[in-house]
Amino acid sequence: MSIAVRESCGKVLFCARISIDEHSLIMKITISEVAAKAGVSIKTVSRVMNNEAGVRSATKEKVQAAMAELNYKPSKAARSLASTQSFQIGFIYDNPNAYYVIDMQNGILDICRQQNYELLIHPCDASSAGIVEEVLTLIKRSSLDGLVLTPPLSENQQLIFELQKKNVKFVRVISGKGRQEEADHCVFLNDRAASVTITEYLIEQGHKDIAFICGDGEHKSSRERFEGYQQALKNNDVELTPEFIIDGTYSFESGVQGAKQLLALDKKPTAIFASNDEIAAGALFACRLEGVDIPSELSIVGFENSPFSRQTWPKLTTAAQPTSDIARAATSLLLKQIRQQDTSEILEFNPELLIRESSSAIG
Amino acid sequence: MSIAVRESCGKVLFCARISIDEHSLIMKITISEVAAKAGVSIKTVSRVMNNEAGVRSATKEKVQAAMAELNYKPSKAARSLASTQSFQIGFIYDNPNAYYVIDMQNGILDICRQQNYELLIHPCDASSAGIVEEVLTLIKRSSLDGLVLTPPLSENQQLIFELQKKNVKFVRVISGKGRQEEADHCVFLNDRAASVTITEYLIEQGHKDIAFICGDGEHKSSRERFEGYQQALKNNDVELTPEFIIDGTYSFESGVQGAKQLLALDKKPTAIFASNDEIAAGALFACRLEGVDIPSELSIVGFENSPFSRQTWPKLTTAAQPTSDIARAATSLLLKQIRQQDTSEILEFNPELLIRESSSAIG
DNA sequence: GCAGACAATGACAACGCTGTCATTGTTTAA
DNA sequence: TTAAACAATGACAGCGTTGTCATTGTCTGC
Repeated sequence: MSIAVRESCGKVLFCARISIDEHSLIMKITISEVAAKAGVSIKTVSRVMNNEAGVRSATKEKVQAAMAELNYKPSKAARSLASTQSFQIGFIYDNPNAYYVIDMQNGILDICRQQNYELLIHPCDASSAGIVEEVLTLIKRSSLDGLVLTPPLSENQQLIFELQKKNVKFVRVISGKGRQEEADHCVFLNDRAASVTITEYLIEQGHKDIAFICGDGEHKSSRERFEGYQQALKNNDVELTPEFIIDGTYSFESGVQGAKQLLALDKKPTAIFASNDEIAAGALFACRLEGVDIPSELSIVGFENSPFSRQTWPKLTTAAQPTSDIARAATSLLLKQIRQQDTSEILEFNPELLIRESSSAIG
Repeated sequence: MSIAVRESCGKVLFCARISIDEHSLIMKITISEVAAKAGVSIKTVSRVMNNEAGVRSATKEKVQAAMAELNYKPSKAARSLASTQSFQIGFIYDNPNAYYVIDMQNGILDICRQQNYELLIHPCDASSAGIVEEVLTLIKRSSLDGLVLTPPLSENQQLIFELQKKNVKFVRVISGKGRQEEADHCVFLNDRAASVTITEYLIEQGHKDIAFICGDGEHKSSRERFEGYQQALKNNDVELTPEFIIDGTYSFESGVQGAKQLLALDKKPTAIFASNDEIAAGALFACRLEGVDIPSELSIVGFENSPFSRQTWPKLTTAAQPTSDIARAATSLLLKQIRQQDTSEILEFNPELLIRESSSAIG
């Protein structure tokens, strides 16, 4: 997280440091001053600003030079009053993981700043009955130009349906493999592939008795991760033991319970693959209570690379999602869509395996 | 954290559920329609909206009724274009603790929504050389009406000086005891008092050899917490042992190092007071490495009540700050100031002691 | 060289509100 | 009862852009 913030700051600072002459720092420059300087009408400046067609390139350059020289910044208020756009997008989320939210937010802010958009933050309760209405009202009230949606909101079919019906622009960050027909609206997280990688890593370390603690069943990521696990076992001819599959939620408590259940089995697993780091931390906790040494007696791996995965003992082996990059990609995609630009490229992100101390070769 | 989010959501939902007739949900209501309905001029509606003096109360009520009936929401763009305000405040922060940031943000958003203001989020690097210029540029660029500042930014004297010079409204969240002359601009966190409470709790448990691991020296909170510790020792005639005071930063790593240093002493402490939960978690980690049992051999207490303080083993005794409430109070204060309302009340918050499993009576 | 077609540019109203100042209504004091 | 003083309200321009449509400039093909 800390790194992401600094990164984002770096950019801002950089902007702030570009030499700005005193005049433009104090005065508010309007479009007509730019027009005067460039020797054109304000409408032409407006055209250049909005990248409209039908401006001679020589004129365009003159205007851009004038803009740069005066350090002109268009007034958002005037723009949105005069046009149908608000130059504001929304980030609606329901996620208890503050680090995830902050990383997303920083990534989104990055792109918004670059492209002179504003961000409206709206935490909500995705499981509430009125959630669809809530979001629609929000869009109207604040006249948002678009929406960034993360799980579980991005998986709410009714919401997606209503948004499309009302012709609201949005991007969804979702678990799954890229599909061409969704390319305009989605950024894909290939949790499944990462899950295969993690499981195969454990198999390579000699583990055959690998348990799996599931996350929330409603979350698609949870299903994807489970399927990746299954697939890896199959690919490597390792038999799946039904008792090793534990239901759960994405919580510490769930990890504690799941691990206890597994440790009570006659035939115990030699490794536990937890659907996220919180579960893994819970499992670690349970093992400590029961006096099971990690990783010599049992390997535990997580998923997500939460900051606290480095603060457990031992440090968790896990998979890292490039959250800020995902946010940046999603936001860029959304803004392209708002501007009606072409967006047929499929954006897919693969989490990366981070091997730390909670896992080892089977002894 | 989770609770705070839900709380905030609860409110939003409540708003969204107020029955809204179809018409006003689809159409954009303007001030002139309200004026027509109330039988007054648009200027009078504007006066009511802005709570200006000189409107007969009967008229005011008529207008308010019309507003409510039409579910009128003023256009922010038009308002800020016509007036000198932007109806937007900024939250500028540099804090690696995502949970703290999210809690603050949620509290600020709460009040902003209530009072129809917008929030601009700006993460930054407080230690950068150009930070003051960066903030000033930001204010101008986005024409912000005010600023919410948290440590360490709220402690940057040069920044405060420049803001006052340029007559920018702001509130600071700072560690310390309420002082009347700063009442207009500050919300105080009485870290010192909380620190006294924690230390006295340890003393009551029979501890006399209490070590202290400091946080970042530049942070006022760190000094306040240390002073509270010293004061409690003094109040209770417990002698301060210089070797028990360890320099540090607000980090896990710092806790690991600090605890190692303490455990290497000939005369070891029986309790460690860590300046925050991260340090405490690090200390816990180090003790485990060295085979020291917590709390039977050594008590460890933290500060801040981070979510992971409940996920360590054993769970950390700590002090909880009501972060969202602080944010709400700060934002309300800021908005009052922006509206030139009277604000002479001193706002002071006392963290609360949470006794969990990492501390016990001396055995 | 010139009508016709099209590309580039500009004039001007409009967006929804607030600030200023003029107008109307109401009270006060003699 | 009436002028003066003041409270309440309204008319209208203007905030900095964009949309519409008119105008000007430039290039075809004959």
